[in-house]
Amino acid sequence: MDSPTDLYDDAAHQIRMYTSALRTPDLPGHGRAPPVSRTPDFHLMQHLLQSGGATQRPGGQLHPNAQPHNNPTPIGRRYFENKREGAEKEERGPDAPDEGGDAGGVAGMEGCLPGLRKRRGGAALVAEWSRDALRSKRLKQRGNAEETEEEEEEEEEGRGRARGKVGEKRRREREELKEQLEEARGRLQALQEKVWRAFGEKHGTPVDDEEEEEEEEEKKQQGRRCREEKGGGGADRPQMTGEEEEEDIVEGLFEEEDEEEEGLGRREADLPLSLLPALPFGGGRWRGDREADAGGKMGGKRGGGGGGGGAGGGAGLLEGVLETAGVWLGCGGLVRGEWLEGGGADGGEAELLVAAVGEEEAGGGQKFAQALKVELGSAVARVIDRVLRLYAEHEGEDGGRGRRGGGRAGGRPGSWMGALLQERGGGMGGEEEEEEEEEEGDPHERPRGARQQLMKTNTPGRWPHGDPRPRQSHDGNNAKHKPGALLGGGPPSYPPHSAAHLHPQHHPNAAPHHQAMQRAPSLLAPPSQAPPPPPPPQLSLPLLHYSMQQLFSRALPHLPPPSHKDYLTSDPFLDAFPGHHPGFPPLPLMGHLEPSMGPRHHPHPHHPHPHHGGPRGRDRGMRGGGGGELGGGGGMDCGDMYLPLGGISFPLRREGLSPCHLKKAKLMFFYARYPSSNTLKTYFPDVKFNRCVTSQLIKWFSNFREFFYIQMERFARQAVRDALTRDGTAHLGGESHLRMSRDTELYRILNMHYNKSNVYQVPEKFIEVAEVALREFYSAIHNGRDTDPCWKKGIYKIICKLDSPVPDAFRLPGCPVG
DNA sequence: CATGGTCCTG
DNA sequence: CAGGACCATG
Repeated sequence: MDSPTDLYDDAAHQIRMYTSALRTPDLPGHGRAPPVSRTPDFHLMQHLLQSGGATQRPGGQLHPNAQPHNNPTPIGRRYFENKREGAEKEERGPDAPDEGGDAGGVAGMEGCLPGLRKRRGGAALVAEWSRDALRSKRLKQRGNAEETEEEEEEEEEGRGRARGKVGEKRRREREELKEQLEEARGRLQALQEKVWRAFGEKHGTPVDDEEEEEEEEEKKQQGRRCREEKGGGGADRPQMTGEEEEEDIVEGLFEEEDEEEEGLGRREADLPLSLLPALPFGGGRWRGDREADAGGKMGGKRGGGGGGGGAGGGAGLLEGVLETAGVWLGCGGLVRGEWLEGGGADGGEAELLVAAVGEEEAGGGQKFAQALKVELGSAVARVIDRVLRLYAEHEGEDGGRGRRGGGRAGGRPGSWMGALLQERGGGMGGEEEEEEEEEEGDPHERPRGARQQLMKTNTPGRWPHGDPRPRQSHDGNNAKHKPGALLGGGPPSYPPHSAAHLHPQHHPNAAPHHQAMQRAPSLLAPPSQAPPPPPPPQLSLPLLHYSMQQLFSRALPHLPPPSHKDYLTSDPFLDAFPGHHPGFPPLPLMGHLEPSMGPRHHPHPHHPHPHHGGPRGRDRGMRGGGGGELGGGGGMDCGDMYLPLGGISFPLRREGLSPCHLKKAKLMFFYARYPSSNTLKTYFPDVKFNRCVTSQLIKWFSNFREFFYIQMERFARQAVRDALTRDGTAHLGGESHLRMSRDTELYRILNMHYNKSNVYQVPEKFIEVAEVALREFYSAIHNGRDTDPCWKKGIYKIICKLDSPVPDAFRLPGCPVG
């Protein structure tokens, strides 16, 4: 189904609810209301949100039953239910007009933002966001207020519109928002004062209005400096450094907890809600035909962008946004320096904000909104990054976390593995049973090309047309149909050890570098478990939630964790980061982390293609362009970049893939061998995709696969040889010796290739997949099927089905393992 | 035609 | 890995 619903996570839902609440109904000139999901701003939003990950599965993804299940607290549940409300609304389909109009939208918004008014004493992060919002608001008031309001009125009146009522409403809403923000600000002050009191005011004096005014002025000036000097600025701010402030935030968490016994749930539920009202999307100048005008402005301002305005709304807007990015990046030195330092994000983003505000006169509200997004997104990103660091730090400390690999790994593989193994030999051409672990109704989530290509051979090794040699014939160099040709008749010196290395039987402590799974899943074990329940849907700000929970669980270990029944059984992230807090079960995911949501995303129906139409949308020549920047950052990659979350803002996306992206892609390969390009895009939020970059990424995975299959074939051949020389009769049925435990040579090679630094815990599932591949190769070779020129197709098809979800941690910019 | 997959080569 | 040839598909 091609509903945009697929593309939304719940954050998108909420934001959209929010924006639609603030949005005036259709603009007069337009005669009729565009479908809510097709409004121009929708495309922008979509673009903004798409890469934030959290790509929403088709409507069915929101399983009403599954959700409360993950919400341990009443508030969490309320939050969730509110979100579901939005989701249901969304499910009416892409073209369902927003019948409720403003009324419905407002109701929805209020429903979605229960914490907005009631939140009391939110955690410091709330405060930070609130402050961000407040700062933003004030800037907006100062820099934008008259302009915006007047322009709006002008425009409205210019069209002889009787829309005063609507304008009134929006004003009222803005007023409300203002009040709420003021309230939040008050809380923030109180909170900060508490912190300062508690820690001897080590960081200076509380911020009060006047000081903040000054601060803003200063930032503004620094922003100008930044733009002028292209660097250096901002470091001299008398304020606390970002690092210190971050500490304060965490401390604030503690303190908060001491005074409030409300528990985690409250905050968990409140945080994202409090974030939402601060999001600038509802801002006012994004709507309808205004956007064309904005696009024109921005496009025009860009050199050579004269056609921008005419290029049409969406394109123009995006162009403007991107250009804004350019403006910000103009602060390159500072931005990079600050953000890369890891701690200076506050300064950096402030600068960004200021820089954008500086452009306000010329650029209009969009830039301002972008600045807000950067600021807010960066705040969130900092939190998340901190969480990731905590993981990294603790990874070395917590020696064994008894329960890794548990959970899902236990439940899932059985079904399809068993099916595959039974299928094997019988030509698994049988129809796509494949979606066992996929949700209903998304049959084409599979990487399109791979699937189709592989599916076209219904019986392995046979092409539909019956052409026995579809291509290799004229490939000339067709070493492939000769058995063993691939390996030159056999691994020269490779498998250093013989096939025995594939199954070193029992090694209690197999791999020293990680706590290997104790229970090696037997490939032959019958699927004793029913297919796992559909994974919880991916909902709003999943990473935010997750990070917050991680933070809380670490910061407040004395708190009793929510009841166990609310926990998911496993978490891919934890699989990867064994150092998770030992005393705690996996965190309640609030139904937001969809563990099985990974690589198969529904293709974006009308996904905003990276190369938005526009004068400079053309790709630079193949390669060179995308790859040209490889490493250009000079160590600026590797996860220390405080890029805002992809879904919240993208102005700082880089063009081209860095070595760190390569590393990340390799790690992703552990989960997904055949990710679709759309999927990939969601996992590289810090990358500005164009055709070139996309194909480069695709190419990477193709290379990964190639290496993978080569190794598999090589070891399988070795195993066949060994088996034949051993007793002359290789036992096909009992390939229990075809294992790839973590201490085998094969494992070592693969790990070396995809996980060179060995920082990442190779997911058990990958091992299982590798074993499947190994067995398939083995059996094919042993049975002489490898004489068929396309004998590998069938294996590819099998492997292609075994993709598992890439953990959400990979949706963050940067590499999960630094 | 664009996309994406494999295979081969460098 | 990247380039490129080639192929299949929508």
